[in-house]
Amino acid sequence: MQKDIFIGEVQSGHYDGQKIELKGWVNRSRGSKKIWFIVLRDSTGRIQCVAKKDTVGEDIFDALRGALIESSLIIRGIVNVDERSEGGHELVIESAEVVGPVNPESPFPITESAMENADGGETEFLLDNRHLYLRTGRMTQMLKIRSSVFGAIHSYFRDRDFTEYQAPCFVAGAVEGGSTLFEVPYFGRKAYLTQSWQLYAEAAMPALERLYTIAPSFRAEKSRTRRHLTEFWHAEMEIAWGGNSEVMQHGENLVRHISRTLIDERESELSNLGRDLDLIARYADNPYPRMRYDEAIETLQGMGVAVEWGQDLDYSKEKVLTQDFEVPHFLTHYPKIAKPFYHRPDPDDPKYVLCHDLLAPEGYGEIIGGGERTWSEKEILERIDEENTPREPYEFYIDVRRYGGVPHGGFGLGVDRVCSWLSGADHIREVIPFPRDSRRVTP
RNA sequence: GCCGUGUUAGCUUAGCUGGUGGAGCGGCGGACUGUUAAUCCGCAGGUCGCAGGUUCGAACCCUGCACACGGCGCCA
Repeated sequence: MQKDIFIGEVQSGHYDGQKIELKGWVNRSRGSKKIWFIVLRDSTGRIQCVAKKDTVGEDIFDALRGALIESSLIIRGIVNVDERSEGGHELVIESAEVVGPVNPESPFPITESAMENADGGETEFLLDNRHLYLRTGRMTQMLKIRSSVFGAIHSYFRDRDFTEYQAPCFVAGAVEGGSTLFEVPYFGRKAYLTQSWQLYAEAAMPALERLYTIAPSFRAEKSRTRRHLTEFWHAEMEIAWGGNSEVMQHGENLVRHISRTLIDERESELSNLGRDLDLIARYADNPYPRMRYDEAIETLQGMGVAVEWGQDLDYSKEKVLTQDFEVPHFLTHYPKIAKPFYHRPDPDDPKYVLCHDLLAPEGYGEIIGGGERTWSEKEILERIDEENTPREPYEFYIDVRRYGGVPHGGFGLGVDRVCSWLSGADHIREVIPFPRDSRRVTP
């Protein structure tokens, strides 16, 4: 079996007046004893199909009447241009067969009412039925947007001669705090699921010089927010001979490239989701301002927010800070005490590290964290000891610096967060097919 | 880990100060129609999250438990 014709092409007018065969699923149906309408859907759209009892005969007519929502069908007929039909085209059925019927005793459980409710968030029911929810219009659109975001990341890096490079998922040490590691049994020892590609990327940096990945990262955070998953997709890059500002420029260019790609490839999906395309164009066309941490603290203090120098900026403060931002903003030069050991202290003022976070507007928060790495053996040992981090799991990381260390840096971008922000989703779960959080690993 | 809200039919929900649980969608049957979230009539479908308690009487009040959702911290 083979499928040659897709509904989207029919609705574009490529088959007007022709006899064709469509394969798809019943989205909705209605009618009487003499005429029956089936709205057929496939991955590219929907089209109304009309069956008249006199034309198709009793057997086919009854079979179509019994095809409940989400039954799969093969339908043959003539394409008619008809304004009464959604999309301007319809198929006048000549023959049809039900391939995968749906049992009336267990009809498709996702109803209009359940879907309406999902517009404002995700119910337990829809999460439990995720395997079926995926085929609804909203999820299908989200998945297509997601695909374009992934494609845009690959094309950005590949067009600039970055090499895609893979790191292991089983690791021995933490990148961020150890409390958020997933521990897994490993032949009588303990291993952990990786939180980031970064440390292994730094090992390959002297070989490849410009490298990137898109891979899952795992963090055992019990976060219950619209921005967190325990398994999320992480786009990371690392460059040799690059400092904080070069890395930051790549981050800005990448996010702008993703925004532009969505406008080019997913205009209708974004519109259907109610997203304002002018907003996405603004994110694509304008530069992203940089602001030093100290400036941010002063701004916040000026707004009457209780915040002290040296604190990391939590989400509530990010939100206040970004509420008037029209485009993403970089925050740079955080205090050393607020960041992990691998961030390089600023030679001009070692109280600070050469780092940056990119904060998305509209309350979506941090989408990129990156910066320059501590690259000399002496400095990395000092920083590790300063933080009372054990050296053993990082031996390879330190060793890399003993052989021709060079200035380098990189960033990690939360791909799901970017999808969530650019699609205007209410929750990060909406943009990933099977979301994982602290309470859910099924379906 | 902390704070908040909730759990009523397959789904979405109404249910006032305690007095025999209603509706819409979906399903089934029928009527009608070039319908389009079709419409109209009818039928089936509920130990009101679980366990105790108060009461003549509990979906409703009390206690405990379970689960879910939202938010905070942490971060991408």
